[in-house]
Amino acid sequence: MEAITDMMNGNLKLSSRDRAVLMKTPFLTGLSGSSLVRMLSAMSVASLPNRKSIFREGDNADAFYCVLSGYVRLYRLNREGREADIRICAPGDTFAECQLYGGTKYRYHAQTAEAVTLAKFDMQAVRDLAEQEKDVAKAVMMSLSSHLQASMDCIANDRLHTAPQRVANYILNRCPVDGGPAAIRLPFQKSLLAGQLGLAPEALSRAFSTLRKTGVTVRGRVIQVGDVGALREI
Amino acid sequence: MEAITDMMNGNLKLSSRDRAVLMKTPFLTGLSGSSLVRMLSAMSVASLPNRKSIFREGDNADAFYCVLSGYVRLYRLNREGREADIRICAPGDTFAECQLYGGTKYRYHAQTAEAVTLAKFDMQAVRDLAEQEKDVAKAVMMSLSSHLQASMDCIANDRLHTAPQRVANYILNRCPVDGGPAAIRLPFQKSLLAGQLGLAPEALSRAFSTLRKTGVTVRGRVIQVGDVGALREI
DNA sequence: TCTCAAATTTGATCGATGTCAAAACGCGCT
DNA sequence: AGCGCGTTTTGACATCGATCAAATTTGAGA
Repeated sequence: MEAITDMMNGNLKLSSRDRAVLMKTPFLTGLSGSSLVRMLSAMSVASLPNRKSIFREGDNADAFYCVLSGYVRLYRLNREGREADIRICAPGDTFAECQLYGGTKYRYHAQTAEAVTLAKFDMQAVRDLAEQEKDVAKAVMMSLSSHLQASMDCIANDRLHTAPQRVANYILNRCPVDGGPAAIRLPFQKSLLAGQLGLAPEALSRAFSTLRKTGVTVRGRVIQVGDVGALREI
Repeated sequence: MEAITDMMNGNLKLSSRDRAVLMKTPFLTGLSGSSLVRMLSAMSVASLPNRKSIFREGDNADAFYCVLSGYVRLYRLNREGREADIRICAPGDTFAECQLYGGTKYRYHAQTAEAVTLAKFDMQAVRDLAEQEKDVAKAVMMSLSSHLQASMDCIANDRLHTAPQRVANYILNRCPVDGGPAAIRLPFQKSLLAGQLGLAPEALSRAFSTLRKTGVTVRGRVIQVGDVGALREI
């Protein structure tokens, strides 16, 4: 374990907070010591400012990533240049691991949505490692499974629910589960939340004001819920 | 290999066409002989009529499936009982493998959308097998990757494109790739296609008639495209 | 070929959300 | 505490797609 800490310190730029996030990411928590060492040696760390491209659709997929701090937006463009978010990645999330076994080009754009610290994993190295080490293969399978389930949830959510319902779901998913009052703080800008929910920022704003009749109060990034139970009925 | 054929014949009800589909599914093509034998012994075959439930959201996820013939619909319900399709599974497709490493309950309903033949794989047996055999783990990773990519495509498609554009995409994805005229035959009912594209049947019908100005003619299940290149411009 | 139920199309209407513009607000900075 | 910019909200409007109902077509089976 000393070796691991040393190695990570060798990778400069890694704050203790970032290190904690890295070690808690589902991708690494299940690994044995030797797999972990080899994963870390296939990894480098980078810090990027806001609004910086990480990769573009069509680029060669030679790395996948774990967000250590900040948020990353995965999105695609239509012909007229309008953007649609596919996923918002939070600290601890990995993205683009689907390219390990899914084609050689990225299929979407990735861009920072804040100042971001990233762990970057060499795709070929991890691919080789997954062939050798069962725990690495298992980490890949678990990660892919949960992303697939989240994506299917997203499709169903988009197709079944209106804007206020999606917002209510979002709030409920990060509320203590009882039925009483609660408050949460958004982890990022509302425009980013709008994209995550597949809405224009104006539509998110209107959804919040619709939810006022259900006892939801919004001030800046703070959302107060009068009655969590009532919100479930929306 | 004789052993494999014998085993499959032992599983009654497996037509030679179904057997060919089964052996060509990405999940099985990459397997070594011994892994293949063990996969097949974790498998059984079932035939179901149209509109039959395969499993329901919330059921214990103790099997995943490969479609051998017919089509299967994965969908979820909202509170009022409206259905939204998440995925349409064609012959050769596997579904619910994301439950191998993703929770113990199914997250959506699965229903036949035609008379269907299914290969049913015992979840725990395959889970154990994936832990032991690298080629099985790899098959799982490849399958999950491609489903994840398809789901992300679906999200982007829903959020970026109008109904006629989605239909044009669908047609283009199964046209010979040159720029001239082409014809395809839909493999299933239009109402199923509508669900796959996230549309009401009426909206699909109107999308087809919008595409008439772009040289698309629809008669029953046959779709004629005057100019594949022109369709790309939609 | 004929029949009939099921699937699809068409028409009319409505509600939800995107778009553009302008006003209001929140937040970091000094 | 006040300033100023970027974000969010509000308003007006246009568009898309859902819904309901009715007409039409399709295709499987007699």
